[in-house]
Amino acid sequence: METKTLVLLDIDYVTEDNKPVIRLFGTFMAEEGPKSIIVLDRGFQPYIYVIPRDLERCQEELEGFEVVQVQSVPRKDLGRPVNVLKVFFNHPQDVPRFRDDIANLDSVHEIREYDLPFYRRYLIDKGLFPMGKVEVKGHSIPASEYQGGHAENTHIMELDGEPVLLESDFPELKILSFDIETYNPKGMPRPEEDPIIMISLSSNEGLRKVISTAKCDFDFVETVASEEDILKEFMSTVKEENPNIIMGYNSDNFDFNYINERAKRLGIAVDLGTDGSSLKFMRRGFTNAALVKGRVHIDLYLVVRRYMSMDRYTLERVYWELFGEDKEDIPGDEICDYWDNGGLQLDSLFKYSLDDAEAVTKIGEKMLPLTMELTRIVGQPFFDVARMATGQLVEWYLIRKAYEIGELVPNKPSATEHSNRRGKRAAGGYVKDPEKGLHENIVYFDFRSLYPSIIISKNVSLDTLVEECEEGNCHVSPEAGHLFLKKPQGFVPSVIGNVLRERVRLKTMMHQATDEREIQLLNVQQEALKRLANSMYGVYGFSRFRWYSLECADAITAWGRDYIKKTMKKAEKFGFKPIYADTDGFYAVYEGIDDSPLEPDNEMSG
DNA sequence: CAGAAACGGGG
DNA sequence: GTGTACGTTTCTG
Repeated sequence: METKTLVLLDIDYVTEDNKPVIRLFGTFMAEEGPKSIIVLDRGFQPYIYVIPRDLERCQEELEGFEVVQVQSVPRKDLGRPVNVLKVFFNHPQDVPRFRDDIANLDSVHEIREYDLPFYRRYLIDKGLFPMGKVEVKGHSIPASEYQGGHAENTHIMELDGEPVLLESDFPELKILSFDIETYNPKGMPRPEEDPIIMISLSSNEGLRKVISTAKCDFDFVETVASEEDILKEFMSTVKEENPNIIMGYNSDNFDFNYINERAKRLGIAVDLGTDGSSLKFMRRGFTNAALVKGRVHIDLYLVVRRYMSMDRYTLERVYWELFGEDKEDIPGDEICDYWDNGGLQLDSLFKYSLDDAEAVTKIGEKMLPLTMELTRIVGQPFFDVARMATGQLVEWYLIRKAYEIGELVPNKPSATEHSNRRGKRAAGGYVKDPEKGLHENIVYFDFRSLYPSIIISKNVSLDTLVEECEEGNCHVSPEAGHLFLKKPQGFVPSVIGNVLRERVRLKTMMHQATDEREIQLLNVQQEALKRLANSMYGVYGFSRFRWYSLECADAITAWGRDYIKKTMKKAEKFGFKPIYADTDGFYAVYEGIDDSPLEPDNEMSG
């Protein structure tokens, strides 16, 4: 028996003997330095919830299915206590096999939580948070006995008992960025014809390296004999450096895909992970995400696009936006000329390639803390969080919170339900057409943070929405007059309330802190909570969401319109003439009033 | 004008 | 893989 404390980087499951095996990927401090670890847990079973019409008959009818176990458990459905059946299966893939037939049984009213990916269910049920510290007890397995010995530098252990989440600071992780260049004289690179001519690497621990078949005097250039050797040297460098995070720019769809295609042609495996497996691709809609097992592959392009608002997202533009410096750029269609011409041009191509990899490291160091913090709050893998829309973040946060209080998660809308929802949209925010002209002394009133406040103060939630209500017991929304019970506090209002309170707590700590690093850390944490709170009002309005409610969405925007109009009136009394308003804020010009002591501010927030 | 198709980033 | 993006711009009939 041994105990290890690891930073949980990622999680997946594999199948052994028809049984699922959860794998926790992490890094821990060994005597010789940081080391990768894989922890196996064979003790977790997939399950769904069945809401019966007739509990006893339902239990009987379920015996006709390959279910392992059925438990009757108390849960809540929109706050109302219900007894439901927790139905266990042998394998996660049994769930899609049997769920429709189970849902169609006469004795079954509804099934729930039948589409939560197995590894996500595990994280929620075990109370584990990726990018957090986890203590595990178990026994180690010789690396030579795992995956045919291909995971030789990784510590493998099998879990005995439960993993325990420990309080922890932000983990310090090793980050490696890479970038490839190709020889493509005829338009965009095609992997069936155009070879990889260099791969650049950069790390947050100072690695600077370009692997190429061309010779060069720069000390950062390593010359190898063939394209195959470029790929092999790339793989061995990654394994040697053993980064926890591997980053690229548009690497989900370009770099990794290209490396994979070229390697296939050359007949070699792309082995970059910690478990001896080759590069995998996950379908995410119409596009792919590249997976390196045991490390977290982050495509920085996706992260940047989520958190920065720009009209274009080229690496050069993003770099300029963040650091205010130009980055040398070689146009894509000229790279082959620089390569062919050699000499000084080849030198600058090497520099440009390394520059790109280093820019990715620099941008990543700036952008990743926020995503990492969101990971630690939402509790889903860093890999997933870095690719999630904010709406999904909120949804997975709510799913975890629902589990914590024993509330059943609403189902995802079916295709027909979804198109129905899309048909009728809640009225949007208030819009006042802008007044023509060039205005000075402009004041902006920001209302975005008001939406979460409306949800809390008016208790806007699916579980508090009622058809009728005694005088004084309900909040009544403007216009449509939707009714929300004042008590008890609804699920979503309580979650948002906690987020906002936690943010206030962090901000207070931030203002009291003196250590510069601690202040920065607290700032990232409170920013992450602000982001989460501000995207939470959307849960009711987005047609794909489990917590969608036209009534709630309509009530929030109605109260919002009410507030913005009242505030504009009030602002006018103080000499601010509104010139333009849209949904979550309005612009006003300070015109002044006689004998007013007020001076215009450049910004005021709601 | 509405609905379909393309586009983004990458070389 | 307990799965199938997304929001916006441009094209086409």
